[in-house]
Amino acid sequence: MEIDVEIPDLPAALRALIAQIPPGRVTTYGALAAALGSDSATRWVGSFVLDPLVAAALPVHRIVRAAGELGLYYTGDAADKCLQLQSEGIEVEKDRIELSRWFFDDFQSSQPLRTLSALQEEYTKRLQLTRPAARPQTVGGVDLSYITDEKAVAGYALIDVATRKLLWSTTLTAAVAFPYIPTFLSFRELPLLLQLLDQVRREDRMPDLVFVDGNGVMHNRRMGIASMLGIAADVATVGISKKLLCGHVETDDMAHREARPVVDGEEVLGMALKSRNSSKLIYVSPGHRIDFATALEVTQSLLAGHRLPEPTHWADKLSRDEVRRISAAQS
DNA sequence: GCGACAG
DNA sequence: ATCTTGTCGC
Repeated sequence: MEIDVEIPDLPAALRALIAQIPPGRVTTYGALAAALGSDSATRWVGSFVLDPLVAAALPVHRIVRAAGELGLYYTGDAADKCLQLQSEGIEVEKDRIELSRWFFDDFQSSQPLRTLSALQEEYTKRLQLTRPAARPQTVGGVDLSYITDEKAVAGYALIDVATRKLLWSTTLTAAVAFPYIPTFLSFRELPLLLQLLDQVRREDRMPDLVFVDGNGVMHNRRMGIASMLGIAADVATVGISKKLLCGHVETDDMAHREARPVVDGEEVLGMALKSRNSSKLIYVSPGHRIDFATALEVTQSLLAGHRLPEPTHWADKLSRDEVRRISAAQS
């Protein structure tokens, strides 16, 4: 049960790009993201170059904001960044740079994120959004909690639909190499989730349906982590998210347990659900091997006083508790 | 100032 | 997701 995708080493790709910025020139966070293949990586670029270990080895002072402002620097003082730039002959006036004079964006890059978004669109052809032959009797919830930015615990909770009770659970701890970039979540969390489901399958505890923390088809390219996991592991999945990633929904005066469609133009992407009184909405979308109506109905049937349905609630708790245990044991 | 993005 | 004090509300 392997994902037939080579996940690129994105930190290495970004390092290679930063190393290309010539002395006496500057680029922007957004230009680097574009060279990686997606504008949505801009904020990750910003946080990456704030890491002192990265900054020590690369000319991160040559990266500024799109408006020409210097932006943040790893030393905590933009004046250091200013001095570095001036020592290379770049003129800085009132903490600003005339970008047109010094701008560099002639990067040599394979644009790895562009390849990944093309892959997401390609996977769309494999999606099955049809009604399952039988009502699911068991639903598994999966979720990740992070020990560090590069190490996480995956939790699995098997729930009985009829009673909403926990039948079985397990956790798995492993390294995470890919960063969080909006709309590319699956490449960060899928490897660990696939490992987790391998473990579940070996223990003969696979459910009829898996609830994934994140979106299914409610995704910019209709290929969120729940859909990706469904295809990669060949299981039925539903995406359950706590924030809206894309689309629009009318949220006025929603009643307890009411659901409304999340739409993008004429297209329905999923449902917003008021799962609990005086609580923020949750967002439900089919992942794979299920239709919109069944995804919503099963989610509603698994609500039990928490904002999230029981499988997701338990998976979240299990992985979180395990992180606390590990962190406590280390100190 | 507005828009602004799952985990 | 995670960092984190006090605070508001059921």
